[in-house]
Amino acid sequence: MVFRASQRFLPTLRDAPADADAVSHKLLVRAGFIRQVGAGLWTFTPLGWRSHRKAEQIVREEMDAIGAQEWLAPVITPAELWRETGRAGIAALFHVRDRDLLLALTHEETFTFHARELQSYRQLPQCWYHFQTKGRDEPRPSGGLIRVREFIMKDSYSFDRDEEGLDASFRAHEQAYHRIFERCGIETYAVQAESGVMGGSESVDFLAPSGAGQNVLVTCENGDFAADLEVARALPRAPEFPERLDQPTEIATPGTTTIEALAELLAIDPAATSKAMPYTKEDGTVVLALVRGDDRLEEAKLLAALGASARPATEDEIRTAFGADPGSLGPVGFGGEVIADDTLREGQFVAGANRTGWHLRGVEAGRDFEARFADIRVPREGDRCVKCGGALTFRTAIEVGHIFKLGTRYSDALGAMFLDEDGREKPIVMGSYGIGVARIIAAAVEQNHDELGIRWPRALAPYDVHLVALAGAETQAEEAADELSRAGFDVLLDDRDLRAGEKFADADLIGLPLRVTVGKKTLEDGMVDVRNRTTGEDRRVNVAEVGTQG
RNA sequence: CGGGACGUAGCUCAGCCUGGUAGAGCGCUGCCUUUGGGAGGCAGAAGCCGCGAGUUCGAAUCUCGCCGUCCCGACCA
Repeated sequence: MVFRASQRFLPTLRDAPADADAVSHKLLVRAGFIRQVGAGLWTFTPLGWRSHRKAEQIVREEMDAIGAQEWLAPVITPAELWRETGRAGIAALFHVRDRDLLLALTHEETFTFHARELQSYRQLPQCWYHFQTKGRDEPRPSGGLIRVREFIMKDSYSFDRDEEGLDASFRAHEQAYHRIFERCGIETYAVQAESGVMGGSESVDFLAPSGAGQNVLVTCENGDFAADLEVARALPRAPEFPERLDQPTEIATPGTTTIEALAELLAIDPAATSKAMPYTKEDGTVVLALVRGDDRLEEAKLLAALGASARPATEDEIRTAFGADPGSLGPVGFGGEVIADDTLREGQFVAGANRTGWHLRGVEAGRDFEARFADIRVPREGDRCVKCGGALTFRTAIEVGHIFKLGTRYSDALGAMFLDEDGREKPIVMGSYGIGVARIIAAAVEQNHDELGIRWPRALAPYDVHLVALAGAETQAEEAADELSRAGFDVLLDDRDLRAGEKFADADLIGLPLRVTVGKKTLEDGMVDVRNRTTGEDRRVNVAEVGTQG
């Protein structure tokens, strides 16, 4: 079809909104794809909605291809369902004020509710999905479309007889997701996701590296490792240890409470020190997390290692448990459990003496204290790959998809049972799989733009061709637009009464893959000028050949 | 929820310190000129200065409260 710019709403802006930070935020607003209504609340303009629908359709096709069936479930949900699964207390839930209803932030409850109609193993497996608005009261929306309070998600739910079936459903989704993101033209990495305190079940995140985002993606230069920073393992450099001591030796370090100050005072490598971080578990017991002095503790890893919820201990709790102030704490003589990072297995480190103003030199795990070892540090720049020793790269990334093995958590809670072949009633084994459609749009822009504007991947561009009609060539431009339309292209015909420069600038900003210019220069030979937005390549061709460009 | 910043025309901002009743650029409307990279001229329209109290003869400006938005942190099913 041909779409006339003169009759469309194309609100391009010269300036980016002052509060925009992320590139995708700036460009999507400037190019007229989205407008903000409130914090984390966005309207898609006709232009933006076309791109959104393109992404949606790709997701739909790939879901259908693995046998998933499209539904539509309501946004408003009885709160009762959420009480049954124990999720009614989630802080991000929006509640309806005068009714016992809430806005779904995902649809496990609803689809499990429907799965109660599945009664026999003969009806399994099933895979259901829908595109539906999710409401999440994010504490801090940010980055345009990256972190919002309302968004359309494709969420699907698989229902299987057993773990093997779930695994097959999970792998099918994993493959479908790779195809989806590839078709959308965005680079993504499937990484092991944080399993959290709930633990156990497998969970994979799809991260799209970009200039903005909530996640940090760690990848190896040799391509054999990719992980979310929160769960990534990495090898730090080896410390330069001082001379070995036969036993820990106390040394006065008055007023020295930071690792930097300690390392300077003792003239040693900060990596040859240890840092003690006391945590209090829910039952009130204090445990000691121990990492190397130059490292940071990854709380999520610590909690996973503890298998329990915990919080940093208060100063009072610390004094009671250690008899010393924070800054002089260490594992030697501590009566509780010590969880030490793997980097502390070998070597002698300086540690707090549990006596305010004193440290111990030559502290050695196993000899001077007992500890449970685990990976509880945050990897950082300069670390090496655990698989091959290659250099690691750290990039911020957008989480565009997330797939979970749920098991029977929801089917148990809501009573979604089936009768198996052996005549026994069993809970349905479930998985859930989400894609944030608008995040695909944001990631595509983050990964495909230049200083002039967006460079849409072909599959997500709102139109195929931006046809710039210059003064004096209006008729020829119309003819060219019609011909391209007959050839199957969606053509944005810029027939506005503007100067050439403004039209070109808008074309660059909106970023359709091909720009066709018809003007006086092209009148004589009946050809048109074609520029590929991605490569910048210019060509003069017959209209019929436009489709072969780029 | 803690820390910080900002709310003045459609957009980007100045004015606020030192109170005297509102400005610029871009955009918008009309006319002229121009016409392959946001050109120029002339004439215009457009603001509950976030909201509410207070101080004052007088508040965009000072004080207090509230609301909104953004950034850092906490949180992230």
